[in-house]
Order: sequence, then structure tokens, then C-alpha cells
Amino acid sequence: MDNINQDPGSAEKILEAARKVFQQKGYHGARMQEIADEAGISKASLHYYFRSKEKLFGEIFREAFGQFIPSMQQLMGGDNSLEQKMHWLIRRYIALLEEHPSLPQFILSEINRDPESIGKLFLETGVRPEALMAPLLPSLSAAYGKDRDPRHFLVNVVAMTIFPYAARPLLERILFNGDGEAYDRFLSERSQLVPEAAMRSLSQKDPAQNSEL
Amino acid sequence: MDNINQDPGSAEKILEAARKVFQQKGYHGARMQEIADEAGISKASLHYYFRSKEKLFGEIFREAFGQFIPSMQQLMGGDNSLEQKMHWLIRRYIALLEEHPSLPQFILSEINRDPESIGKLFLETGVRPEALMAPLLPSLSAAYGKDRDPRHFLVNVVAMTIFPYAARPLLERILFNGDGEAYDRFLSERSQLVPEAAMRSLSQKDPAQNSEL
DNA sequence: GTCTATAAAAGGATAGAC
DNA sequence: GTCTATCCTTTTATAGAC
Repeated sequence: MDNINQDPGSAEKILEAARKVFQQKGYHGARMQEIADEAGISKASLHYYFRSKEKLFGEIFREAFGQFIPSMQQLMGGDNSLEQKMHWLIRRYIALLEEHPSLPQFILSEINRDPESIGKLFLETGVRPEALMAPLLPSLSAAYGKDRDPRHFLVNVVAMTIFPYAARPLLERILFNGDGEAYDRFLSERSQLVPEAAMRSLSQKDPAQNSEL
Repeated sequence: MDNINQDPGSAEKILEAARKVFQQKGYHGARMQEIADEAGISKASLHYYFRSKEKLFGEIFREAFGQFIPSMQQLMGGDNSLEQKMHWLIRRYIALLEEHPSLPQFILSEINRDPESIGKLFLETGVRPEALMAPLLPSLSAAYGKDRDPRHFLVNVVAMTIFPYAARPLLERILFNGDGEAYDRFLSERSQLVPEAAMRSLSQKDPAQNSEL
């Protein structure tokens, strides 16, 4: 906004370093010194570009949030089949997650640390939260049945896609005995598997099947 | 281990306070002063009982981890149907989550902050990570088909169950415009809905259905 | 065991030279 | 714009009286 005519090199180096450190350690865990070191610059210069830790963090988090959230909008515009939309949505997410695996944990930590800020974030990133689900609703309601809330379906898909990244260290240990490469393969399988499981879960069944036990 | 003959009142008060503060703010966000205040005790006494912040945190996290992880073991022993096991597993988790809604975010934050510690945690809590999935495997493999990795199914179920708690602030805002009570109802619906969706996702389909697009 | 007071260290932010 | 040196607040941890 008011930092116009500076060397773009340093600012970008700082942002890159801040991205890395903040995403790895979270706001409270991050140290300005570490960001400075990572950027190969002094702490003072860091404060010169971004007045405070909170301001710098704000930049990083806004950016991350923006990447993470509105990804749906563009994808959901056309009138392809629900299955196609699902595939696209999930593949786009997985592509993002492969490049930024710590993004889910970063976002989740922050929104839990400061839930009030979510409203402001939507404003700043220009996303209307109500509009996120809207493009999916028609085809979802049609496929999911009127008696079931389509929000459950949406949450299921997002959960299945994102959770394996947020819980990676634990799942990798339990399911693959710590073999990271095996877990990578497991993750890549899911870009096919999750849409399939999601579509199968849409199938109508008579509700009588369910014993109350 | 070596704190035997003290007033159990104070120690327990401290642990209770620490549970609350650590789970809400995480390790780095928590302040010893806040824990002391919450416990109605002085900071010095706090250090008297638990030598350091890290030691105190260790107690809390070990406990949380223990609650969260080995819950499967007992439930999965019998030879009931897969569907029954699913219901039980999910209901048990949801009961836990309703009592401790910030547990998922707490665990996820920590294991990402210090993934190396997972091995030690399993040792200390006496859980064998390999044994967690074992009781489910026979019935899972049978229902899921030999050509599909049953770990995907397990991850799907856990993800659908836990994720809505970890991502609550965001989902509550997007899906229910911030209406917390509506989100509570939504969550409670899922103890029925998730097992149903999970069981439906087991149904075999010929793989030809899937266009590569 | 519990407290007040204080030490000791860490970490964010600024001053001022270059 | 960038650095070194320094300030100042916060926070963990301890000393020592009661």
C-alpha cells in the first residue's frame, strides 16, 4: 500500500522466508530472528519492510487463506456433472497441497487461535463466504436427495482431501510405520480414490438398512 | 514418578488449568502466568510441582494423546460386523470430541510441531502403533475388496469424524453463517451420517465408470 | 507448600551510523 | 536500504521468607 519504490528483491526474500517459518511454526512459535536468518537479512531490515511481526504475519496468512479458500469459485462455475466438479475440486486441492503440505495445519491453527479474524479475512480477500457453496448446491441437492443436507457431503469431501495432510506425521507412523515415500504414494492414490468414494456415498439407499443397535 | 506425598488438590488444580490453557493456545501460545491464574495459585507453586513449562506440557499432551489414540483397541476386539464396529468407533470418538472439542487441533498442532516425539509418545502411552489397525483389517479387507487398500477407508472415516471439529470456526462461518447452535446440530447429525456414508463407500463398483477426463 | 520478589533469558522493536 | 548495537517488554525460572 505505501511501500512502493523499494528493492523488490528483499521484500520478496523476506516474504518467502516468513512463509516458510510461519507455516512451519505458527505465529507464536515463529521467531523474527529465524525469519531474518532464513532470508539472509538483518532483523532490523525485516522491521523496515514490515513494521511488526503481526503485520508480517498478516501478509503471509492472508495470502495462504486466499489460496486455500476461494479455489472453489472459478472451478464451480460451469455446468459440468457433479462428478466432474468433484474431480476438479479435489485435484486442484491436491495440487495445492502437494506444493504446500503444511498449509492445512497452518490455516487450522490460526483460525482456531483467532476465530474472530475470519470475518475480516473474508473481507480482505474479497470472498463472500455464502457464495462458496452456492454453485455446487443445485447439482448436489439433485444427486444427494432432498431429505439429506448437502453440506454433509461437502464436508466429507473436504475432510477426506485435507485431513491426511494435516495429520500426516501421525498417520504416516501408524499406517506406514514412518515410511514417508509410501505415504506419498498413498496420498497420490487419493486423488482418484476420494472422488470415487464421494460419488459412491451419494447413492440412495432405503434408510431401513440401519440398525439402531 | 518422584512426586509422591504432596497435596493432590493443588497438583490436580494445576493440571486442570494447564489442560485448558495448553489445549486452547498450544505450547508456544500458553503462558505459565495464565495457567497459574486459572489454577488460583502462584507461578512459583506451579514450578514447584512441575519443574518447567515443558515438563508440565508433557504431562498434558501425553494424557491427551492417550485419550485420543488407543481408543480403538478395546472397541475393535470382538467379532461384530464391520458396520457395528464403525458405529462404535465413531460414536466413541464423537463422545470424546463433544467433551473436548479442541483436542483434534491440539494434537494436530503438536505432532506437526514436533513429529519426532511421536515415537516416544507411543512408548510412553504403551500403544503399539502397528496394533491399532490390526483388529480391523480382516473384516475391512473382506468388505473392501482385495484390490483396494483398506487404509484409505480408515483414513476416510477418521477424517470425516475429526475434521469438522478441527476446522470448526471456518466451516461454521461458511456453512452456517456463524450460527454455533446450528453447527452443533450439524455435528450431532454426523454420528449417524458418517457411518452410513462410510458403509455406502464400501460398495463395489466396476472401475470402468471412471472417466480419466 | 505457598508466597513475594527478583534474577535471567528471550524476543520484538527502535536508534543511528553508513 | 541495510547493518550493529541497544532498548524494553515479556516470560520463564529461582531464591528465600513464611
